[in-house]
Amino acid sequence: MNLSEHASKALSQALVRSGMRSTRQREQVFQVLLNRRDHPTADEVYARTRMEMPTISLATVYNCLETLVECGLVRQVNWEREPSRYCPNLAPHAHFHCVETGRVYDIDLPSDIMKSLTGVLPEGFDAETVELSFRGKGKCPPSG
Amino acid sequence: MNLSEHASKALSQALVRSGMRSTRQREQVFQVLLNRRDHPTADEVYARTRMEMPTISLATVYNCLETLVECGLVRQVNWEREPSRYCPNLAPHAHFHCVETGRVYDIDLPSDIMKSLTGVLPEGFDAETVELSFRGKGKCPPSG
DNA sequence: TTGATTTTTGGAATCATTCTAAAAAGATGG
DNA sequence: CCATCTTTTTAGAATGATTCCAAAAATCAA
Repeated sequence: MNLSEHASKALSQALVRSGMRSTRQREQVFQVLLNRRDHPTADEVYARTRMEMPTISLATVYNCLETLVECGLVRQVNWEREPSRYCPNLAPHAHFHCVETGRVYDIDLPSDIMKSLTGVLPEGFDAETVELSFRGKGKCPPSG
Repeated sequence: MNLSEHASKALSQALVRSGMRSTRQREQVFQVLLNRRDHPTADEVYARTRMEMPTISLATVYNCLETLVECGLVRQVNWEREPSRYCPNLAPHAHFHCVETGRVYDIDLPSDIMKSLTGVLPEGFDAETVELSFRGKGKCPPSG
């Protein structure tokens, strides 16, 4: 499965906008993230990317992920001291970490909630980003 | 400056409740956290603790911090991939990370906001903990 | 005090991530 | 297409916060 016309354009545009080049590796890594939106770690992305591109190196996967985050196409999700996870969902959303399965779910954040969140900041604090994450028992542990 | 009567009681009670022992090291580390509520890292706690107890080891500081977190007296605050920070403020609150100074501020969270937060979770998700953090330019960078 | 259990300790080990420096690939201007 | 300049990739080494280890010390209960 290849990057859709649309995703491919979005990628090269975002790269060029940030003064970076479009490469096979970056396309492939982006593709992997779009294929399965299950918040993989860098290691998992590495494994999946190698299926299509067996010679890619782990360092490159880290580089590509960093690049994608920098040019705004991907969000890096950190939780406790666990390895970073990567998520191509750019809509404002929170994350739910299931303590039983380790799975991470995207939780939609209505814009009125977003507003009330930044409202808690006292005078003089100017938030660029807001991170909201939950930890607990999620949906149905056994299945997908 | 010694642990106040009250704090000392709270500590040993919390420890006993969790089946753990009260030790000089644990008291001292707790004390350090209470003295300056500026969200120190383990290294910083180590440095401060050694001023009163020069022979304590870094491993012990990590152990003590973990113990304090486990028995519910201290909150471990993680942000991006930076070293963990420790905070003895148990009231529900968010954290603001200043990108300019690296300083971390506690932000009070009104209970109605807390409620609306857990309200965003779909059926079947049961949150044990909620983490909210902001990143941006905070108050007056030079002083305080 | 005695013995059982927990804690402390210094140093080694772990492990995600970053760095390094050389090779490869992509862009640019003729 | 060629020469050149810049960016990217790559393998492996280095980093750094944290955890693990096994022995010594401290605490607890009887």
